[in-house]
Amino acid sequence: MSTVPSVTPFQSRVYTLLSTVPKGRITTYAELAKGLGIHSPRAIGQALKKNPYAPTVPCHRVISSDGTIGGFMGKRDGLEIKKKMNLLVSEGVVIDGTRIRDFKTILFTFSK
DNA sequence: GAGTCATTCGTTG
DNA sequence: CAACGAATGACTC
Repeated sequence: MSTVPSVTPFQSRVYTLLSTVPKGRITTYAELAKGLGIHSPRAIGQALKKNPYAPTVPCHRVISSDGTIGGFMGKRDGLEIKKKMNLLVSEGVVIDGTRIRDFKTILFTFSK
């Protein structure tokens, strides 16, 4: 926190929008991208991947449009996503295996 | 249900 | 200025 990570304008934007997601609720990359006005959900992932404010930025509240936690493309962090889903459950989100249960019900959109 | 393909965006040197 | 990489999305069989 005291440090000054290289936070780009876009990152700040994603973190700010993601910050608008209330606890116990989740959002998808597509929704975040849409809320930012872009057509590339990957851009969100890149910004979240850097996540200089990991605990401050609930990147774990961002899931795939399929309702899956998502995680990374590789397979070297299976434990990481597991930790995220555990945190989501702790927030009141119900997860069924590697998938969110009724994620559509708790899905938070940035619809204006 | 599963696998594959395509596009775009941002970052950094 | 250019190139690379990326936590996806969507489509089709």
